[in-house]
Amino acid sequence: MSDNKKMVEAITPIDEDFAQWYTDICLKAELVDYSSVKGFTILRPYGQAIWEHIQAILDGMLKATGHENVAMPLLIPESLLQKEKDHVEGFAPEVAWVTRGGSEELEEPMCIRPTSETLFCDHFSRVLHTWRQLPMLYNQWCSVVRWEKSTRPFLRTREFWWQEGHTIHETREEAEKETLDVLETYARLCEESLCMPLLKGKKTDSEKFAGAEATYAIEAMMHDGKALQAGTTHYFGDGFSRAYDVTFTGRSGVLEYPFETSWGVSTRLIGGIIMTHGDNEGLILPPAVAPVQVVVVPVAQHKEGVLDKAYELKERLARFVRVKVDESDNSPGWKFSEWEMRGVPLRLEIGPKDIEKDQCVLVRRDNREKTFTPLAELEQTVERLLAELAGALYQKAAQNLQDRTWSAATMDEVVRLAGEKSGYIRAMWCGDEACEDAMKEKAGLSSRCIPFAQETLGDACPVCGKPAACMVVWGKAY
RNA sequence: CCGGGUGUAGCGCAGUUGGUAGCGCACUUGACUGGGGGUCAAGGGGCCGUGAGUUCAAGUCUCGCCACUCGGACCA
Repeated sequence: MSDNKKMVEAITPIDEDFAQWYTDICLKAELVDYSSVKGFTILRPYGQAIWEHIQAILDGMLKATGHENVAMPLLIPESLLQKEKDHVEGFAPEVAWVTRGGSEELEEPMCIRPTSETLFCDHFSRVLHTWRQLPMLYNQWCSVVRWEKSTRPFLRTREFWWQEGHTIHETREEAEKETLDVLETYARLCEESLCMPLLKGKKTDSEKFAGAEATYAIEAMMHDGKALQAGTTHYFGDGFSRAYDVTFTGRSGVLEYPFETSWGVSTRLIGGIIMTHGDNEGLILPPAVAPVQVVVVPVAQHKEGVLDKAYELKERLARFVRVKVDESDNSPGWKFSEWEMRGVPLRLEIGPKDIEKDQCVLVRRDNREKTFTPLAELEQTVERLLAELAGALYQKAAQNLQDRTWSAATMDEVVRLAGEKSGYIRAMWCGDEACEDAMKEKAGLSSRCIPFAQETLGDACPVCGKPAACMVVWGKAY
């Protein structure tokens, strides 16, 4: 069992050290590499491929709902950044600056975009003239830089890849609807394609995006009970429009300010996939975003006919799934472990014995269940097993979310639960920021969101005893 | 930013009172193998994170810096 060779490659057990387990997967599944600058990671081909599948799915959804892609500049002049007061205050502490071009000092420092609201507003102010141009539904795929103090692959890096949508609308109602519609799009992406169950809701004022009137979020539950903010959408009202002087002539001939939204999801989703589905063997990828959905492992591949058969099956499967034959010189056992670590959802084993019986072996990554499949039924079986695996991933994660959600009516209960358990604690809240701070101080919890699905757990805020305004889900977050 | 830990071959590590670097895996070549991380043989690979200092002599001692990592603070 545990000779040295195996230990060298082994991943830290998930229950022994979750953080280390996470880092091991990022590196050993070859998703990322570190660069020589703190917090700047390299997406290796396998990690990038996962991201590209996420991109393709979401990009399709956004285009189907009328959004158009654009590309904005990387640099923001200091004066432009500073026009919206809350926004600058929020982002100033973590922006990186460019002060020199070649050998010359710049007249005005430029920051590397931490997000692009200011650039979009500046652009909108020049191109928008009439209500007939509205809405403008823009999106861009890019990377941004935020000078974070502590960094971890995918979860918090100084540069990260994302999409940021920026839209302007004629009316308040339309913009508010957009904010909620996109949140729903994000939820579909996570639930349907990433098999990741979610909590949907509104952020409290203190957790709101800098400059927003309202922020909505999808919160995912990781295997260790911590929350991961998987995506956010923001409603800006006309605050940014006024700050950046974005105007249009309305239907009645009067100059008006458009209502604005922005929203984003990032490569952080990959961190979410790892921590939602992974196990001691490594990564488990949801089929929709797996770069390889079925890996064919030939057994006794040097024997007559084995490789030919492997490629024949590959050709059949390639019509509807991403499939790869591993004909490297490693032993079958080595290949099994390797592709399991990389999270390939389905493995197909084909050897002389199978060929004789006109069958193959299909093995699911999540439960290692073997299915001996007549080759005549290959396509249907693969399709069925992939669908079953996706369903099982979602179910397992949903169970974890349910098992790790508790309700509390008093502060004593909150503190006790926060000390004993790791997960979400549902409790009523009066709406006071002071009580939110107290939650942080006494129980180490932050508000994750005010869920859309509200329940009444009592009529008083457990912190101050004043009448409750809503139910909040509290937790520890990544 | 604060505190703990770590930087020696691609990875995991050893390196004594300071004396000029080693092991396992991986890699290359060949053979035998093959249904859960195979066997044998022969090879290649080092700015000891980085910069100063002490010393006849530094992987080893001192100081600074950088990076990784764990925890906290801060923060999308």
